[in-house]
Amino acid sequence: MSKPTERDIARIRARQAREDFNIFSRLPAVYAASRSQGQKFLQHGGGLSIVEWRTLWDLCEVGPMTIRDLAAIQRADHSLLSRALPEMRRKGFVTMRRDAEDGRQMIVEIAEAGRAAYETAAPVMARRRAALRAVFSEEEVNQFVGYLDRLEDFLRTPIDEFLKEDTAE
Amino acid sequence: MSKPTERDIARIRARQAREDFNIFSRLPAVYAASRSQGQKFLQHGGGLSIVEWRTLWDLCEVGPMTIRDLAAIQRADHSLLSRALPEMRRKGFVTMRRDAEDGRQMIVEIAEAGRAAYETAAPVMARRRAALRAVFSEEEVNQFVGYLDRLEDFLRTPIDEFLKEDTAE
DNA sequence: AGAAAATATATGACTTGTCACGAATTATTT
DNA sequence: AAATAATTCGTGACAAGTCATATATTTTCT
Repeated sequence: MSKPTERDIARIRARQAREDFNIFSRLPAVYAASRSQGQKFLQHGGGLSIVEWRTLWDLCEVGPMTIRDLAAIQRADHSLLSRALPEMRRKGFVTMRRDAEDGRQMIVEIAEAGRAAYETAAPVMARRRAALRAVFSEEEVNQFVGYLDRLEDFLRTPIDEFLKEDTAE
Repeated sequence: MSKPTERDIARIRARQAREDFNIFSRLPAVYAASRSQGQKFLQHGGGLSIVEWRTLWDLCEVGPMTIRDLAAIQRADHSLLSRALPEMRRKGFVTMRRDAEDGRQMIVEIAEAGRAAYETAAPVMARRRAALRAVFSEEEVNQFVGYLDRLEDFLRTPIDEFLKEDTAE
């Protein structure tokens, strides 16, 4: 009975219900849903990709910056930007120039087509944030973000610390 | 001044701080960190991939089931499993057979090598969950999951509902 | 000044996830 | 019984991430 050969629907349901409380297993689904919804909104706002949107938004809000800066703001790996930017330049969304003072850095700046694309997408994305605010109060967002902070902190702890201890389960 | 040509570090910092409270922008990073940590744990537990681990775990806990069932438990698209399973069969982790009663379905069952791989990985992964419990109390996990539920609900709402309303920002 | 270390970017290889569509099978309707 | 609809799975095409490593440049140390 601990190893039935037939599909057991009750057990499947039970497993599903239990996994609802497994944070590790919830995260991918929530993130995927967020990405998917974001892409749909962007589709209605001119067809930018998520990376493009985030980058144009950052550049419009704060002005020119390096690839590293963009990655830091977006909490993403720099390679993601490094790969996306040449195509954005080709589209006329941004300009890129090597920093005169520090030859390692690349300074990215918004260009005309980029500002236009941003202005098309921005109102739609503002709607999205407004819709979220209708669901979560400011206080709740703060609490939620507090949990995310703590979780991220946990997730970035080197794993040796957990594996060394002698207490399991 | 609203469009400086030089990199403005104070503004970059400010933007970063503001984005800390943007749930949409936090999610990818938190998820990426979780995936990355999970992969590292699995590396110490025999080298399974995340999809492999989830699948073996589910199959060991509930017995044989269809691809659809696995996708539902994992809250993932069926295509992800559909693609991963043939390789798992090749490794001797699972067996697959077409359901005799419903010829559309594929019944997946744990196999010997799969159980062995599971048993190697399981203690390490149990450590991980234990470590998380040291950081979040049961009550907190429930609250956190509550937020995730509400967020996921929001994220799966058809976007027309948000775009039709006349109130922006 | 020269050597060593650190930092910024680019790039290859990989994983996890989506969506859309076609083919096969089963269920429902007329 | 035939036609229509729904479901399951497979697969192609893509997006968004990661990590590791190489290269160029700057910084720091001796």
